[in-house]
Amino acid sequence: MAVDSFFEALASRPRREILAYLSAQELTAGEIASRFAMSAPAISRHLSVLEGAGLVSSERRGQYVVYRLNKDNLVNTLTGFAFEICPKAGPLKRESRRLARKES
Amino acid sequence: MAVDSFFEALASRPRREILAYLSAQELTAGEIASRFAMSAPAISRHLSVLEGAGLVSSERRGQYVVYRLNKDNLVNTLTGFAFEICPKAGPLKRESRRLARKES
DNA sequence: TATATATTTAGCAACTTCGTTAATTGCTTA
DNA sequence: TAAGCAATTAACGAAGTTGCTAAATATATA
Repeated sequence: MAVDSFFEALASRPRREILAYLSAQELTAGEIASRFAMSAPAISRHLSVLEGAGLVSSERRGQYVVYRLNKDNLVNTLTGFAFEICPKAGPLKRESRRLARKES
Repeated sequence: MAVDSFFEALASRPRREILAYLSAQELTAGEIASRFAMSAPAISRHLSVLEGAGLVSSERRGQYVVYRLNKDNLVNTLTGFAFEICPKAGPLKRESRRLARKES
């Protein structure tokens, strides 16, 4: 299920930090790795987990691979989950209803 | 960090299903366990993970222990995270801003 | 072609999680 | 007190995750 890999991907501090970096701008794998005290192979694996969950996309550009955040998928999955758990109350209420209408 | 245990707790399908059950009503540990094809001790451990993350609260009532969902904490943490990653766009924008104002 | 840089894949050890059964603790009631 | 039900803790093995280094793959450039 999509929501499984989604929450699995978010259950890691370095992966959430990668998302935070990518929220500001696209970055190459190397640029991301340079921001962590961790080997490039370890970062590469985190990136593939994030990509498998649909949270980021990658594109090869010459000898570099550029990663970018999939904001829509992140926000929609998060909102859908919140709606499933809290259908009738809480701050997400209005936005969730709007989203549900849009998708039906 | 709180967000660590929060996402760790959500990274489990049975735990997310427990939250879904509790979104409708309070339930005792035994009532929750009876809804799963899993031993009571396993459910008990899942419940303690959820409680450690602040997602549910428990109260002993006679020989039973009743669990209930902490909706506010769930929605606020989810919204806070979405706001951190997607500060300027997406369907959560308006609600997130509202929440940020309210908490400052 | 040969060399250098960027990235990913492979193989490995340490650690954590998950579910099981058995034992323990907490509460109620005869 | 003793018996019974509810729930948790303990102890265990199976399986997965995480990080490392070394090796392989891609692309650019002399």
